[in-house]
Amino acid sequence: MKEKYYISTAIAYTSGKPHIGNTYEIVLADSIARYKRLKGYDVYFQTGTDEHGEKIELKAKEAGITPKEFVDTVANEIKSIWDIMNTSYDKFVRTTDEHHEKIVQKIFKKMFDKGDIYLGEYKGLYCTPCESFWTESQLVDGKCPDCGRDVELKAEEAYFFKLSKYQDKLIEYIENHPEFIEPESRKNEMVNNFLKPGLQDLCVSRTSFDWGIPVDFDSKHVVYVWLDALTNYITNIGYDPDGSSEEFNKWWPADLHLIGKDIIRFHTIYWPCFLMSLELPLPKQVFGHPWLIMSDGKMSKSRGNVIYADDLVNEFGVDAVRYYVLHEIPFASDGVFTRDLLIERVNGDLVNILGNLVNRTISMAKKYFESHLENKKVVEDVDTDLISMINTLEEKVESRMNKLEIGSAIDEIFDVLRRSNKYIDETTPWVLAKEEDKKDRLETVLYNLIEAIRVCAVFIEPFLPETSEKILSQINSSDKSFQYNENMVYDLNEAEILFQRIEVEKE
RNA sequence: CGCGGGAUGGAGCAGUUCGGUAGCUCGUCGGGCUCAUAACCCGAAGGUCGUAGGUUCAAAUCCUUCUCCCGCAACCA
Repeated sequence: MKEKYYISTAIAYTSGKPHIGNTYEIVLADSIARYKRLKGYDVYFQTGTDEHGEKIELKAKEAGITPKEFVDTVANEIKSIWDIMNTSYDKFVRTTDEHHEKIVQKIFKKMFDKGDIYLGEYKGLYCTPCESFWTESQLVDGKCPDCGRDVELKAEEAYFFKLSKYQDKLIEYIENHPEFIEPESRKNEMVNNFLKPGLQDLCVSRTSFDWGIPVDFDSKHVVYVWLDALTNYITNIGYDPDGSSEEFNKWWPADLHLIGKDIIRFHTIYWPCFLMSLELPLPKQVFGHPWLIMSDGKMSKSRGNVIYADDLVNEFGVDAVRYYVLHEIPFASDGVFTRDLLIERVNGDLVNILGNLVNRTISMAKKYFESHLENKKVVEDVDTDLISMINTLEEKVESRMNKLEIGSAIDEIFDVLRRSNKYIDETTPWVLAKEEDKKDRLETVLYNLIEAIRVCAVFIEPFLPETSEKILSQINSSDKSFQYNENMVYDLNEAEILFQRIEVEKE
């Protein structure tokens, strides 16, 4: 029986086309999902779109179309980018799906019946021209940050969720599960800024706009976006307040919610409290990943520094873009995107280290052995180090992946590739080729190299799926084992360029 | 005194848990090789590990001061 692994991304807000920074998350999740599958887990990988809310209602109005038309377009756009990035999600959910809406209404009712949701009054600072509530900290010089006009205290009828009821239980849970919130500094932020000072009850309905799931027993209210959005993690795997499916019991709790650092609060405070109210177990881990930013700061349309994934893929290829985001973004701090750095990584790593190694090795095999290789086992001391690096790769990658250190996991693979290039210099196949009695030694050397390449191709699959497939096809192998295999017989295919060097004009 | 993270050769980072000759990738310079995509391999230069003090035989690592950078500080998502 395979062990299950449920991983999710946050659902993307359908307010516009996602840029490369937004696209990082799905690629990161995909690499983890693929890795878990590679290691034999039964994986369920869910992503999708969050489609309700006031902002979308406004955007649709501006565009002169209905909110539904608006989100249909954007959701398609997002899905197509996820597909361009070659991501292997099992399900793409939408919060406008009928089933989701129905279950959210039931959840709201269940919480209400239980007394965890009550009708109250929302008091806030309101800017009438902008029709928006603001918090104290959002104000600029005590005025509306959008229009600069005065704000007034205003009250509105609203339903509230009793966050305070679950506060102590949540603190206890977080203390007993140190791995629940990653990175740890984020955990501290949540505990110190929100939990310790005491949680305020959360407003979970709105009456000021219509684009949302209606509260079925009080139709002037729509369900607050976060109660709607967060529950996607359970509504789409068969949760039902009246009795959940077998499927739900299999997958829940999720093993990992992968989210951006900006929405950690919603996932580590609101979401656990909602789950406690529903008497469901909490997800095992929430990882708030850093962002991919530009050298002049966060990517945004107003700054005019936005770069889109599809444009990059068209220019550099999908695996080059995947490699860049997975390798360059650190575990806990933001990664910077620059075109120069992308080119440097492609040329320096993918072309020089990986592509060239595969190419030169297959070329030699063809030249010296007409592409047929067997292990002649004429072993020399230099082989030991290479082979032991191949054989320890699995545990090194495993340890990095368990800590979600994706960039370092990739580095472990590239260390073996670098070692292989060095091995070629140490063994000098072109010298061996000149002496007839070294023929078997030469074949052993090339055999070892192909095995190194094979194992690296197996481990690189979660990160560079297309490249992995190309390499395995070039070496004509379907062996996916993680260790050096001494009994293979290779009939290699033609060497083809894996990554084209990107020529840069020098000034 | 709101809470938290960080400051390491030209660039980007690791090392700090449990003190013991400062490491990696890129860049620069020199050399080697020719199987390969001007690639690959070797070597060198370059750091008083933000500041000031303390503990110690010994501090990037422990303690204290200060400076600077960043994140968070709730109902927009």
